[in-house]
Amino acid sequence: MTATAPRTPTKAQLLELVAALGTAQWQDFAAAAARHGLTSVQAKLLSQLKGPVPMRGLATLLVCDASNVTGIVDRLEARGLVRREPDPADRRVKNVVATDEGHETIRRVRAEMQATHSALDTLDEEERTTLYGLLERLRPGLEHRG
Amino acid sequence: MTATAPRTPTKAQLLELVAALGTAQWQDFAAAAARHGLTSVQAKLLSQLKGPVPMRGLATLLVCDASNVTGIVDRLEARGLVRREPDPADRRVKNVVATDEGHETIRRVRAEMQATHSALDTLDEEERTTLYGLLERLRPGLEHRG
DNA sequence: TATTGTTATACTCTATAACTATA
DNA sequence: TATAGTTATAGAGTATAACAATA
Repeated sequence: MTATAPRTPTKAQLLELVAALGTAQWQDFAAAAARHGLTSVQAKLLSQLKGPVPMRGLATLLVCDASNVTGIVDRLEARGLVRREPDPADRRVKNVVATDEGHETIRRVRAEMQATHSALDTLDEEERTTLYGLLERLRPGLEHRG
Repeated sequence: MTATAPRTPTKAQLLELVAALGTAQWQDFAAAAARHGLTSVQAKLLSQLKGPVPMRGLATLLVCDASNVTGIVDRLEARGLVRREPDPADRRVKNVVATDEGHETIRRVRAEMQATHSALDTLDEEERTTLYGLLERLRPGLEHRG
């Protein structure tokens, strides 16, 4: 048995590796956010704002109680990174939108995830394509709310 | 161009996918921990205790200030999941070890990461081997402290 | 009645700074 | 003097419960 024939990992081994990389990736994101004075949750909220999203929708996306979103958006709004807008169709709803500065800030956070970037840079184009395909297969199962 | 020829993803696409799965995996871990009355950080600390680890070492592993570890270990110890032991060689050091109940609890948390398990179950043996190999390549870069 | 967003409360995590006991 | 662990403090995230405005 030479080094060129990788053995099948056990489920436990694969789970541990996935967990370790998930954690490392999350810490990399948190560190990049911190350099911009953002907590990881604030940055995560900002990264969800490709368009207007109701407060309640943000709670669902962040997997937390709706009452928490008030404070998180308050702090982002005080810094001028997001805005609350009334919903034209339902006066109970407030839609949150990122300001230009908000979009620019989260763009920089993503660009500064050094550990994640340098890790992906170790793969060649074919490996990246393979990895992307496999991760896309995992996505539906992993994001399903059980 | 048919469906059988995957195109090369951009770096941004791959980064977004990795970030989304990292987050989903972390939320799955947090949800499993919560079912056992543990916060995600408490569970993460517990998962590091394969052997005795000094308080200071836990701070490094959790990427947080040493002062935080006191409270986290306090709460785990109050529940009987970990113990503090004096270090034979250095009387300043306290080593933290998981109790039998602590080991059993973190084992169950891992087993109950339903979203992660069901995601990995969608891959066949060959795909899992390929994924494992690629993720092992990513590990050094991702866990490097920049 | 049900839903949206908010407030009040209590607990946990977090970094900073200062302390103690060892080395 | 340097290091390990702790304490005190303040800011932020978290769930629960209750509330006003709107549907």
